[in-house]
Amino acid sequence: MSHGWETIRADVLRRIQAREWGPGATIPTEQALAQEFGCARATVSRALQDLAATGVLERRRKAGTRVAQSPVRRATLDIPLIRQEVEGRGQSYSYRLQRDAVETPPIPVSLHLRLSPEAPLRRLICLHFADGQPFLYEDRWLNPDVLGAQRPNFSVESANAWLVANVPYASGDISFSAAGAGVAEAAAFAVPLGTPLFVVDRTTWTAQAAITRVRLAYAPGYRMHTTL
Amino acid sequence: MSHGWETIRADVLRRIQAREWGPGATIPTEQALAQEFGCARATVSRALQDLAATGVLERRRKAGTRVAQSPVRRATLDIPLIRQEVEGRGQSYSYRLQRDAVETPPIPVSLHLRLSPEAPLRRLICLHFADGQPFLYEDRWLNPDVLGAQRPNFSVESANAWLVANVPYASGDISFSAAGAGVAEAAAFAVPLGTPLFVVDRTTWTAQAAITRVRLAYAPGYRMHTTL
DNA sequence: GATCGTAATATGTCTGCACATAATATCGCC
DNA sequence: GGCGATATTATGTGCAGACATATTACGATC
Repeated sequence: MSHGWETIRADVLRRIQAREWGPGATIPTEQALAQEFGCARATVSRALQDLAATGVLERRRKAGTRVAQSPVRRATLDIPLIRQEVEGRGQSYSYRLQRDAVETPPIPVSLHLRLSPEAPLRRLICLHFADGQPFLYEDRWLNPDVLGAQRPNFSVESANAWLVANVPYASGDISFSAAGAGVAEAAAFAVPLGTPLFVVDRTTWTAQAAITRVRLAYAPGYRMHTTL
Repeated sequence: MSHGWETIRADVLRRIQAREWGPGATIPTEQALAQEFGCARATVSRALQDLAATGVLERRRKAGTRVAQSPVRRATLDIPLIRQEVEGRGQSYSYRLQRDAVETPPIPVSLHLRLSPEAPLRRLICLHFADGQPFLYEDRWLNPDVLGAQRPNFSVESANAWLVANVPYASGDISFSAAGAGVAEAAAFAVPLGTPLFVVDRTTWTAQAAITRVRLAYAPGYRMHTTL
């Protein structure tokens, strides 16, 4: 009966699923549950906090704990390094830098990075391969300030790998979408123009400044997968 | 200095990002950190567990706590009901059932649901609208067993809404990909065949049996977004 | 030298208590 | 009745101590 907060979590979840406590209903206080389960309040609290973290419960001081009205499911995605993703499938990884220049980015890029529109950025375009087949087309804008005095060789080490190893970051955003292959991507993957590609756009900042904005176009057929 | 486990979490994270503790390094024990921060071990434990949950640290009994070798970023995304997603953007939601039949599913669907290939399933195809514009094309296979004696009217209430309200589920998986619009989707969205669409495939089970497999094709230009 | 059993150890969890904090409920006042 | 100060209350966080559990490290034995 009382071995572990996970037991309590399971039992609470069971009651919710059994509609014993319907959506929006306020469940008993930690005190009451602790008494019922014959354990300390902290143990109940642990269980309820876990359920709140997964979106099943909503908790507010004084108001109590309620079953979430709208069962918003929360999925967690792991975003590994490309190298790891490829090698994790048992394929060999390789990488080729296709372009490395300093350019003035398009306005939307400057805006999203919150930088002056005239500020030139380092632009890196590269291809990642899995077993020699093109796997990912990467188009990156990099704030040259973050490089500092260092001069990493991006023809050997991918910018992403260098960044995660050298630039701690504070925040970022990601978006996922579908887009048709552009000229460069179509050429890289050897597919017709407009072929649907899975695209990830990622932007990261330190506490002070923008670091990078990158667009990752995956080879046709790529699927990102996770469990609930 | 010592107000809250979040302070400790922040400080530990800072040291990791400052390479004070490099990737793979073992950090001091909870005891030691508790002494350093002048707090109880439980408080340090709370902070470290949180960092472990986000993938920054790896913890093993006796072995201690180490900085994760591979900075796998973990993003959590909320998967709301379609209605909420649409209304959350300040648009009006509507819904139309396009097809409701009992059919024998293609082999891959049966396999993935772990059902017999001959077992007929309920097939529901419907469209979700935002401000009258087609927003999402839904193609669903539903295990008729989960309906039980109930006869929900899927022309009024979407299958998804009915399911979350009536069928507690235990597990599931989701995948995201890009695909070209098929005939039906192209017609629904009034776009050319092959237009890139963002596609979500979701499968859910109870502890006992498969519930449903659904393919959601979003209108062109859709982006799924989250922060890191 | 290899192997197995045992001791040491870091984290995992629980208890019981205390105080902090936020939000609600209530009461007194006008 | 309306309104604002105050009391109440449920969760949030913290502390000190205890035992459980999983691993590692070590040492004895063959």
